[in-house]
Amino acid sequence: MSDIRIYNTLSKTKEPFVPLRPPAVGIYLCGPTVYAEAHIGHMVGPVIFDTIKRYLTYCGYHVTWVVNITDVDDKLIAKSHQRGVPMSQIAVEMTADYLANLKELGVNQIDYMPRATDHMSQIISFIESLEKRGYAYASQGDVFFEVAKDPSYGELSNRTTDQQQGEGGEAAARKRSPSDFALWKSAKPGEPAWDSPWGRGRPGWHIECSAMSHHLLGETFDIHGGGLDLMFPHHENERAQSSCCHNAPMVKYWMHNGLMRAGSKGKVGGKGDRESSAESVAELAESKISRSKGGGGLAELIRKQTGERLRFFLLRTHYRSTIIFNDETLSEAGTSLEAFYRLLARFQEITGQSFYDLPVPQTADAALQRIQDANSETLKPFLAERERFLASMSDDFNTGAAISVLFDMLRGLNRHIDQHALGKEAGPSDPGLTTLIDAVAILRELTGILGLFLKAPPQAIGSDDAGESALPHALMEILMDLRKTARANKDFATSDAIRDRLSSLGIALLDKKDGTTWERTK
RNA sequence: GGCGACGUGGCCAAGCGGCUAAGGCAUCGGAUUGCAAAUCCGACAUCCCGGGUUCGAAUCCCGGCGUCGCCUCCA
Repeated sequence: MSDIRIYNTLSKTKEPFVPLRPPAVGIYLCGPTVYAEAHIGHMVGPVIFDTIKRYLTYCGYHVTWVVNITDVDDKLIAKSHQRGVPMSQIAVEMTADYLANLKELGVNQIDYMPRATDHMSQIISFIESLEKRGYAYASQGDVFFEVAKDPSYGELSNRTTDQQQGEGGEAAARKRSPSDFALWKSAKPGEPAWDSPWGRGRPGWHIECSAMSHHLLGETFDIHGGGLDLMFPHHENERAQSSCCHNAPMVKYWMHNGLMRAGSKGKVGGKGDRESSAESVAELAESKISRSKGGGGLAELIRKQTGERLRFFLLRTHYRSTIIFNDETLSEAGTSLEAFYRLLARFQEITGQSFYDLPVPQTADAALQRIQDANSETLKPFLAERERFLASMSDDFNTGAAISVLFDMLRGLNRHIDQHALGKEAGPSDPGLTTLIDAVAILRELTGILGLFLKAPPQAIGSDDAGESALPHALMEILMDLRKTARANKDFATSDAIRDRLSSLGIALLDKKDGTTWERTK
């Protein structure tokens, strides 16, 4: 279980995962600057790292996962002036939005979410330390990091300083070199500011991550993650600040997730964007266009799709790949999820036990104990699938490959139920039943690693819809009774009419061996 | 212009030099069903193009074409 390999952006290769201080593992993920509502693209990192933490924990590691909240920044200040409300109020609102979205997507593994404004003293002393060591210089109230002093600058993003334009504008005049970047910015009138040795001001963009990761995870920690777009300048600058301040590497493994893209995949021959793609998803607020318009929409998307659907959608693709986001790929993810919900309902029908009440093994060791007690012969195919799943996860957290194994298990379980004709009347002595229960326990174990099916979805498939008032149920009983009589009399015209008319109301009737059930389809 | 990623069946997507190129969606057969739905069985790609390396390449190298990203707002 320990042969995990991770793709390290710094070395551009997959490396064996060997933590610095096992079993402890420290992970820092760059969180949002809370100046606007989150969009679906912001969830890629949190979902994959939530899954990574679950898997590392499963493998026996003790993970500390930090996601920062940057709540002081130029964009926040601009927004504050624009709306005429304090910056802190915007930050509080947008942080709440972010947290609510994380919760919906099942991201609940985060240990610390430090805010930049709560760590001013750490930030200031970090800058002081850099200044003392000769890596930073003050200039008219600002403090800059002197890039030329760091020989390894540019190694992460693979670029040389002379390629860079540097931040232009009025700050350029106070810098020794265009590629130097601000650690501290002096306050202009009307801007939020904190006292510092250099006068009142606020931190530059990158320093909060260096200061807070140091504060919570130490000088060198295991994994630093973020979107590919943060590699430069953000991560390059963080790395420079931290390694120069501590004279030690900041991070052992740099991980960068791919970005999300609207529309369809580009195709040879130039017919990349099919008519429907680009526009139909513009409203979904993951493109730059809609972002600049300030269109939120993740909360609404969650309402339409459910958080689990989105989580599954994100996990279908390997984290380093570009995720193609459009109506089609999204609904496709939903369609395939339904098959799992049906299987889980089937399981409950047969065993009388809810899948969601089954224990989720927190570690591989705990799971193995259970498996050793089970009948290994009939369980063999499922155990082989379990191995394939874990091998995929260990290979740079290949959730896409792992999910494909889940589909194989899905088919295997349905086949098993069909072949053994397992139904409500299956007795506890039925040999097929014990295998089913053991195999489903494995499914529980594996889906738990991905953070899927942890609790029953809001609208459970099946007729026992929680929260449904009594009257619709009673009415449905009447209709189904009438239809039952019609079918018994071979009056299929009537029975089909009932089904068709209900169908147009969004209610599906499903005839099964031991009776008819109904469910809402929209 | 500089740096980088990618191009696998109708769509999405694994694959990281060697079993019959995973899996999902869609489609088409079959089983089941009064008919459907669900479920199961089966069918469906030689991997953008052209060279090269190799006994052997979707996988490595070179050259095209195409798509996308970064180059101080970006997850």
